[in-house]
Amino acid sequence: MDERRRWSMDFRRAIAELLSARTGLPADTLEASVEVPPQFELGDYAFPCFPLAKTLRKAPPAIAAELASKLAEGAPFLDRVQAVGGYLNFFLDRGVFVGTVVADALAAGPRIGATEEGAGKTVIVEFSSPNIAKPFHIGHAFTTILGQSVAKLYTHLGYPVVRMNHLGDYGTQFGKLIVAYGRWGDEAALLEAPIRELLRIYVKFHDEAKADLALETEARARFLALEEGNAPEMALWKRFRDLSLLEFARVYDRMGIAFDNYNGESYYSDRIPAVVDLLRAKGLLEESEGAQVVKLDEEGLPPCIVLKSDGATIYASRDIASALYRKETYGFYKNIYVVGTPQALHFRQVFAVLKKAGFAWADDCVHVGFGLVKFADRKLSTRAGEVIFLDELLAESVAKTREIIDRNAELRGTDMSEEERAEVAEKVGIGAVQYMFLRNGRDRDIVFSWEEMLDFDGETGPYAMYTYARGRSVLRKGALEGASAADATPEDLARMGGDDEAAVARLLYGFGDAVHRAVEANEPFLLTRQVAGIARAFNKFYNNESILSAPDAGLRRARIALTEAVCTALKTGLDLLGIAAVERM
RNA sequence: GGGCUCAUAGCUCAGCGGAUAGAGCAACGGCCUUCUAAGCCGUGGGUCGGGGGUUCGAUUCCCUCUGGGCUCACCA
Repeated sequence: MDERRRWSMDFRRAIAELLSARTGLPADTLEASVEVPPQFELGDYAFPCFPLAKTLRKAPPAIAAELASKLAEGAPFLDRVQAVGGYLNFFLDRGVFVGTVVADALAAGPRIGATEEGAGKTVIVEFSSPNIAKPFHIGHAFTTILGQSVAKLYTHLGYPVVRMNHLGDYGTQFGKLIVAYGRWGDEAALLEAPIRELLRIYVKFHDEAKADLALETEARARFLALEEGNAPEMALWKRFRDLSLLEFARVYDRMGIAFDNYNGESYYSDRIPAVVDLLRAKGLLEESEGAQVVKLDEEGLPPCIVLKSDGATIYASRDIASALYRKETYGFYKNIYVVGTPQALHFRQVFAVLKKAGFAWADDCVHVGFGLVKFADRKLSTRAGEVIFLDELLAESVAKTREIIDRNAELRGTDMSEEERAEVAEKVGIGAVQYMFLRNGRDRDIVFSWEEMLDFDGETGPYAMYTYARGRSVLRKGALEGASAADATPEDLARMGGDDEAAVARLLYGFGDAVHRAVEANEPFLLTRQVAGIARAFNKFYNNESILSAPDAGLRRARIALTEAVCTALKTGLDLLGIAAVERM
């Protein structure tokens, strides 16, 4: 617990220790029940006395009143303690609180909320994992954006992170592509737009195969040849793979994503015989309906197929092989799979097989699922052509952003160059999309609508980015007059006693906690909400109070420091979500 | 049928067993000669799906019912 807010003072702990000294109860238990009241008017922290009623044989309000009088002159960081009903409400000294938080936030800088608790504990995050030769559509956006944020969050807490892109680069589909390319492939088109061309011939293959059954047979033969390492098939497969990766790289670059490892399914295929031997040696493998399976009745799960009845491998066997590989290679502390919830059962089976095979670390494997991206009335369907490519979505978002930038530039008479406008539009447009995927709990389905996706009002990516840019603008102006956040003395900072300043400080203070909760639940949206809260509180403060024209020099220095702290928190928060911030917009 | 998951404002969603259930969008009404109006302020809007139970206290935990979604052997 001490680790949690190491970047700043732990007021909750301090209150728990105060209570502990007066009641004789252990501070740890008390700390767990110290809560934050629903309204600020009720105080910064509260301690419900109801649970004490039984042991003390007194009414909760009486206990609260008694404790309040005892704690009245407790500590310098407290302004007052009030009994309200059965609650004991603690009001922190505004000056001490705001001053401490701002000073600590400035000292932490980009490492606000960061710790080293993960040092030496390698975390693997598998995410994105698109299929080679298939378009990168918005369904892949979810795992890509979510996974990136999860990886960054762990990194912030000191965990060494390995980002793995488990490419879908294996299977009979490649036999089909090889056949199709031989018959209808267009070299020039392939170079021009690889995935479009590969998709075209893939669709063509399926059309033709309806009339010509020999095509399927040939495809299987070609895939077999590929598996056996036949040179022509291998060369073609590698080419398709390389070209696809090149195209994916464009999207990854735009979103600032890089992987440590692109080992796809194909990489693990030759490790499967060893897996089969292992499972057989442990007596787990049995034949069922011609296939080799591991029964999981005791676990309450359906059997896991390891080898198909024709002896071929299947995704479960490849995932088992890859898990073993990861443990051997990285000795992971945690192995995270950012894959859609429809595959929840599959992962439960894979983990159960590993556990059954005697690998205790199976418990360190986690499936981080997420909902479907769909239209209001129907599912996304590649076959029906009812998909939205991520490229297309990003382009729309960037274009809309550019319009707003141009309009504002004219309105405000700013001097943004063509180059800067393009760069800002790119970052804001992409950030808007990324934010949409990290706004709510990941289990929820996302109903796609252009209208909502391109709405930049209210709690959105652009809102957070705008707030940052606004703060930076103030700081730039201050700097021109020679002012900087470092000028503020502790006495200056302690003078920020206003409601709006305190509200901002409270949200800043919760930053580290939000990062922790996000990591514990593998839920970046918990940080998204904190970032949004900080932005909202700062905008309110910004509208109500003047920063550069504060009533006096000391308060001005303090407010500049507060603004700097907010900017740092916003930039760091956005970065942990995988979103870039801009200095102007 | 089994498993998992969800049901909260017109819409999209938050709500760690606790105080008067909150945001954003949409609607309506205000605020730019002053630090970026992608902003701020205000108003209206709720049987927290239904019914039981546990508890001093349940939107939150348990059971049950209803209604969605996903999934249940050789695709991934």
